[in-house]
Amino acid sequence: MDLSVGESKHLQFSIAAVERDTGIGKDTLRVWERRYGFPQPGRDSFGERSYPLAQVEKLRIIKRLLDAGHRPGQVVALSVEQLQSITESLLAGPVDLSRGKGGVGQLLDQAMGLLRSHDIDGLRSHLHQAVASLGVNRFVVELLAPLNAMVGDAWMRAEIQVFEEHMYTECATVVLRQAIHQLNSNTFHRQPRVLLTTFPQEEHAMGLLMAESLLTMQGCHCLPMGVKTPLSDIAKAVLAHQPDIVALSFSVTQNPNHVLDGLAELRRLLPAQVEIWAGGRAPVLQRRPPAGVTVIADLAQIETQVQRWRKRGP
Amino acid sequence: MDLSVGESKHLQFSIAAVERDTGIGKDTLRVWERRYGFPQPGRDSFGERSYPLAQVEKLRIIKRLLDAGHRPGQVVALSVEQLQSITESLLAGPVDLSRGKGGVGQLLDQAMGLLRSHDIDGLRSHLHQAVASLGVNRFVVELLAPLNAMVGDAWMRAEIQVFEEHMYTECATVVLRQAIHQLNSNTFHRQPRVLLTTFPQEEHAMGLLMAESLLTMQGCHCLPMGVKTPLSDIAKAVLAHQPDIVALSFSVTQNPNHVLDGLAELRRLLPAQVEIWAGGRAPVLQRRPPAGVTVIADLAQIETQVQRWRKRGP
DNA sequence: TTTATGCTATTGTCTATGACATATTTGTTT
DNA sequence: AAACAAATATGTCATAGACAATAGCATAAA
Repeated sequence: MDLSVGESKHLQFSIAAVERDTGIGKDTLRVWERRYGFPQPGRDSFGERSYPLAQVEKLRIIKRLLDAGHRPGQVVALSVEQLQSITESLLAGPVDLSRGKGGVGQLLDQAMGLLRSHDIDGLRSHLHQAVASLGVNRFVVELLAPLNAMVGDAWMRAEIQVFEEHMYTECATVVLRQAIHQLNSNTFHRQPRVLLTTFPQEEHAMGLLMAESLLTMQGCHCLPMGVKTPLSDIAKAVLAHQPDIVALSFSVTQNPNHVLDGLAELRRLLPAQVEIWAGGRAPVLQRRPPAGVTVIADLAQIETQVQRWRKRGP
Repeated sequence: MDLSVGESKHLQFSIAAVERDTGIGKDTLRVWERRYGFPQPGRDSFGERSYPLAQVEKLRIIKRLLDAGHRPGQVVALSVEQLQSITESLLAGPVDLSRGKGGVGQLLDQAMGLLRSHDIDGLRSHLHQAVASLGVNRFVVELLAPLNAMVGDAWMRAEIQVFEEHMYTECATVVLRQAIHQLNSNTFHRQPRVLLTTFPQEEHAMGLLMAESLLTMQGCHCLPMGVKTPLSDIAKAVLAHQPDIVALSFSVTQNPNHVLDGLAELRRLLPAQVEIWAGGRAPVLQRRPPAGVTVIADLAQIETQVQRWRKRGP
């Protein structure tokens, strides 16, 4: 019957489902309820918490604000209207940096339009064309990354369907992998060697692919390992393949403590001469950069960092 | 000073670190300790569990056996030696089914050899060459599918490391996606339209990609959606994209009841004229084929089924 | 022999409340 | 202002009990 773990037909969510959808841990959800009076889930026939969709959506808004630097005590107890007004004020701040840069803003809007109208084939050829006209570098930095952000935001606000997000991801993946493949024609004796992967909790492969494309552009030798690699296996892979750099990607939803703990532990596991690069949209990386780890705040920084590594010498 | 949550200097792990490294939840770790007497972590100065490295490694062995179908009560309390002897006994079982088919057996062995010697670049070009010489169809059916099975088995028996499996998957994905891309050059007005995805529990994307390549070969119009799509979103996607067929892939590890219930539920959600095709290595599909669902027992059957659909007419 | 049905044991996850280390803010004193 | 101390805020861990879902097994029916 009800197999989609946690979510019943009437849009009620179990605590585990809420943890998955919002990235907020079970313990935290319970303690917020105790301390701030929100969320206030109902109970199902077994006495277990049952979160209505509205509360899950509110939790998603709250999560966004927390990622932006707000503290739980300030925002968890607020009403949806108050939360939205705070969100608005955030949106007013950082200006849309996509417009005005050549015609890329237009390409972005076209892509979003194609996605919204479910024209996946159109979107794919649109993106293919964009790679051809912009080149891989500008395509990734100016078009794909902002587009990802837009789609991610739209998903957080439940403005787009899950299946639309899935199809977008698949589509962008196809185009990006194709671009990487074409760059890879003369792969001989390239430096530095970069091992790419994510931590076990991280499912998003897109950031990794974008990094791979830019690194390959810069003449690096990439060793992609896909997502969700246990730390000890990252260490074993480093032993086997002797990369100069281990590059990790983190999405917004990642638990800050897990990110920092994981990076600290990995730093301990790896030889000192192997650099660790951490990139992605996880806010904690900027706020509290961990020791012994190079934080890549921005995709464009990859170029700079590779040049730094080359100057430093192997 | 740097006692930060995670691993201390003497290779001791916090419960959160163990959860991250083994994939076993905190609650489960505590309840195993209570019920089976293992693991038996020490306590740090704050009274919190502190797992020595040896126990974490034993937990990894246990996790592998659980994935292979053993039950916690049978294995959690055993000694490392006993666990290893069970792992050995897994090794004795299944016979190599790869040999004897033309020269493909040799290609298989070469691929496994390259993987074992960590020559990922060599493996990639080996596979690329195989696509070129065998053609996509034979490459997938005779080489990639058996190779997947071999790697999966080797992983079950702990003959290869997790990171090797990750690198293999990434490598095979690259080659396969490239092959699909080249097939896709003239994608116009193709029939039938096939939507490809998996259920929410299913993470493996490889089966889906193999199916996509064969379907594309047959002249189908593929709408790939990646993995882990909730049932309701599959239904929404069908509404939006009007495919003739929904193709789903299931790996061995899937819970049989979830598979059957999910297929029944999906059948209810979709219009009758939309066919549901279920393929993959999940044994329950052969044993109890669900009503209203076309079971693809074998990759080679895809060709037959497409021909049947075409004859039946849209 | 094989296939359904019901019983029992197993197993993961949920509940509740309390404690406390760490991070952040606030207040006070140079 | 800047620096330090005190006070809050916050996430995570602990204990122990409950129970739904799953799997294994025995029994009955085809």
